[in-house]
Formats: sequence, structure tokens, C-alpha cells
Amino acid sequence: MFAALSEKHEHKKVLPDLEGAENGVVMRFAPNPSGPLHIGHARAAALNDAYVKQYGGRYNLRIEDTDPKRVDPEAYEMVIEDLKWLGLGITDTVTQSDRLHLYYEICSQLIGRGGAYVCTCDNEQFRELKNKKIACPCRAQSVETNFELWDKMLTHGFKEGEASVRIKTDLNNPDPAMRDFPAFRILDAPAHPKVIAHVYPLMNFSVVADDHLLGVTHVIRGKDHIANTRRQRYIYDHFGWKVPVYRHYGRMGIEGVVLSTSQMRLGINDGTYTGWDDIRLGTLRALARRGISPEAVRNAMLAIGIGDTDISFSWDNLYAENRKIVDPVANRYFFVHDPVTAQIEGMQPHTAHAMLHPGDAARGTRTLEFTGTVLIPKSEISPDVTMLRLKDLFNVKISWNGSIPSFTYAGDSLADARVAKAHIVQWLPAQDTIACTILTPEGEIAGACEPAVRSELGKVIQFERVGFVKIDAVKDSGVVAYYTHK
RNA sequence: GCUGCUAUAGUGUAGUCCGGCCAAUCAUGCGGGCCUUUCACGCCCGCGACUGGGGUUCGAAUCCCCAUAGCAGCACCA
Repeated sequence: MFAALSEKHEHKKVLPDLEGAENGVVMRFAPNPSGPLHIGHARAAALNDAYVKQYGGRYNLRIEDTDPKRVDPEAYEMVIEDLKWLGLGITDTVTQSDRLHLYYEICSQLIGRGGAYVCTCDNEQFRELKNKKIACPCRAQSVETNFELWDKMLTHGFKEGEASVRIKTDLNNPDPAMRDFPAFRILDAPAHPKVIAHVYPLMNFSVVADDHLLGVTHVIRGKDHIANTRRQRYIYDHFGWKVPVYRHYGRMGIEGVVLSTSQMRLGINDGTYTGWDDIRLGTLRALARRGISPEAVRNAMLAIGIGDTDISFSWDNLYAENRKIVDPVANRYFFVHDPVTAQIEGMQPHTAHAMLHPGDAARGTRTLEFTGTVLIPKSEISPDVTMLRLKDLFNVKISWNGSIPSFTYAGDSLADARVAKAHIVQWLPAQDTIACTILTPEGEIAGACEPAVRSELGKVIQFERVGFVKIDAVKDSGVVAYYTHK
């Protein structure tokens, strides 16, 4: 009977089967080290991870840094940190700039097979020919000539733009993007931060080389790569290599945060954003700072799945996942927004106890000393309010002399408060509070909270009736909290 | 424009391959209620969708065609 009940709760979202995965998989996550990871990356990272966990196998992290223009030296570490935070089962890590020699070697093999040629055409000129489905003169060169030119490329006999390696495809392919696409180019500047080189593979080449070398069996990536998959197939065909199974998921629209690396960098440099973890950004570190748990991110991404339709990312759904994780563990505290001092007549000082968590008495209580004067939220006091219940304390009667309220003890009975439909409000002993600022995407909420909140630095707590927040900083002047969600 | 892909409630998702068991699943959201010294959590009830039009068929969310819409790619970026 209980088994049946609990089964219902163990309903896990199962991803669709991958063809040919029965005996395990080798997958990869292949980011560009141009900045920290954001929610968009999380989808690819989490989906591939989930399949590796589902079928067993290896999970490669492959840093794709073959374009020195798009490499931020600091990003290598940020990517690793972000992935570690996300909690993925990465088993192997490779960096493409360490492997240039492998790509050169494979390129030589491909030239030897007649599958690629060195093209010395002007870029514009080639494009024109390509669009007319006409082979450029270089295409007909002998293998020997190609080897000579390739050697000249590697020994820096060509300057940037003077030569490239192209893959022989099908000039009659209806999609011009498929026709003899480039595989290597020469770049004289900027210098690569990790390696001295001037001949760099293009993504479509290095990806195939690495997927083959690493034994990648399944690839899950965004549909912006569909055309690349088609291009890459030509290389597999030239070698007769086994092609991985691909899945291309649809575009994910994400609103409300900045995702563009260049825009983020600009904003950080000009002081618009405080850093890569500014909560207005969509980076994983920003989510972490706001109190979103990595597990929630993963769950949200798995719920979205690998469908090929375009979707809009729902913050509500992410928040719901996060709430499931955070609600059972977050301690509860009082936060008084826009505090008003109220002197309460008719009651002796005494100590109030409030539970740290309503569902877990074992966690204990906080103590609040009532000495006569309390802070209550301004919004709870208006001339039509004549009674309030201070949570875990007692009832208060409010008498109005014009617009001046006065407060009197009105008994301990919770039942009375219920009958009077009195709001149950947060309060703080006036003599024992600290300032608290809650930062939300919409702005700051200033108020006060219990001093004990200081001990929750770095943790997510719940301010009762306000929402979950993460304590970001504890200073002499008070605490700073980031609003997580309701 | 060219080359492709897709179209289920506000959002995400299951079902589509192999047509009937789908007056369409689950989650989230929203509304109402119960519980509760939180407007949280939990529980209960409700709201809400097969893009449109043709066709095939006894029967279509599911197959075919057309239309419409959206998206991706069309770089010596990844």
C-alpha cells in the first residue's frame, strides 16, 4: 500500500531512448571558452549528462578553443567551475588547442585520400564560383601539389587569408553552404593564449576528428548545428568512419536576462554589471548567487528535453523545481519590510519562540525577546486595521486617534485572532534587529530581519510571507539578500 | 531568396513511428477550498490545447496534400 503511494512520487521524467545506446554511450559537451556558462549551455550539458547516466559510458568535456579571437583565457577555469557546480559526471577533459598536431595529421591523411585540397583562391572569388556550382582551380590539383601547399601552410609560407584547406563535398548540393566548406585557415593574429600556431582547424573539422578520436557515439546539440552535421558527414564519408547518432533540439528563448557574452563583458567593463554573477545575467553563477540549486537547473532542463520545436524557457518552471529542493531545507526567519515602530502597552517582557522550519520541529527554534517595542511592516498598518496577530507572540489591538495608531496587548488566543480575521504578521523586537536589503531584479527592498540571519551566509532561507532569499553578504551594517523566488 | 526543420492548454511535456484503448498525460501557472501561528509546504476541486483547410478511412492529434506561422543554416565562428 505504501509502496503504491510512494511510487507515484518517484515518477521520474524519462528521456526518449537513443538509438544504438543499449551498450553504453560516449558523449560530449563542447563549449567555447569565451565566458562563463549560461542557461543555454546548461541544456546541452545536462541532457548529455543524463544520457550518459542513463546508459552508462563516458562523458567528455571538450574545450573548443580553435578560434583565438573567441578565447577568453579566464574562461577555461570558469567553464570548469560552472560544470562542477552543475554537478555533471564528466569523465574526461580535452582541450582542442592541445591537439592541433592531431588535426594536422588527420588532415594529411584526408589530403592523401583526395578528400581535401589546399585552396589559394581569394575568398570572394571562391564564393562566386561556389554559388555557380563551379569548381575552383585548386580543386583539380594533384595530391602531391596539395601536400606541398599544405606543407607550405604549416611552415608559414602563406599569410592569413592566402590559403585554406577545403573539404571536397558535392558542388551540386542544393545548399551552397555544403559546397567545399573550409577545414583549416591561417590566422596571424591574435596570438592564441595557450599555444603558438598559425594554422587552425575550423570547427567542422576538429569536431569530426575529436568525435572520432574520442569514440563519441551520440551527440545532442542545438539545431543551429544541423547544417554542420551535414557538412561533417562528408568528412566521415571520406574516411569511412562510423557516424555518431545526432539529436538536435530546438531553440530555447530565454527572457529577462542577458545571455550574450559580448554584451555581458561590455556591461561588466563599463560598470553596468557587478561581474559575471550579476543577477541580471543568465549565467549559471548568477543563478547560483540568487539561490537556484544546480539540481533544479538540471531537472528543469531534463523536463524540457530534446524536442526539436522551439520553446520559451519558463522561469516559473525552474522556480518550481527549485522550490521543491529548497523548501525542505531553508530555515524560516522574519523580515519586516519598511519597518514601523510600535510600542505595545499592557504586556510584560517575555521570550517568543518561533520554529526554524514548520515541518521539522527537531531543527529547533529562534528566540525573540519581546520588551515592549516591536517593528512591524508598514503595509500592515492602516486605519481600517484594528487587530493584528504578531506571529508566535500575541494579538495586538490597534486604536486610531485620527491617523495616529496606538497598540495594546489583546491576549494570546490564536482563536481570537482567527475570529477577528487578523493578519498574522512578522515582527521584530525593536532592540534586536539588523538591517536587511533584499535585492530583486526589479530593485531593492529595504527592511530589517532577525540577527540570527547572519549565521545563514551563503544559504537560502525563507523570509516568511516574503519568499526565498539567499544571504549574499553579512556586514556590520546588516545583511544583503538576493531574492530567489516566492 | 535558397536549403532544411517544426507546429498539443499561459509555459514545458506525453501521445504521433505501428490510426481506434486520447471527449488527449504529467508538471508548472491561474482560480477556489482544506490544512496551517507564512501569502510557503502538503492535500482536494476546477480552468485550459491537438495552427487552419482539404483528402484517405468505418474511424485521424496520429497518414497524405495545401496554406499559414515560427525557427535554424546559408562565415576562412563555435
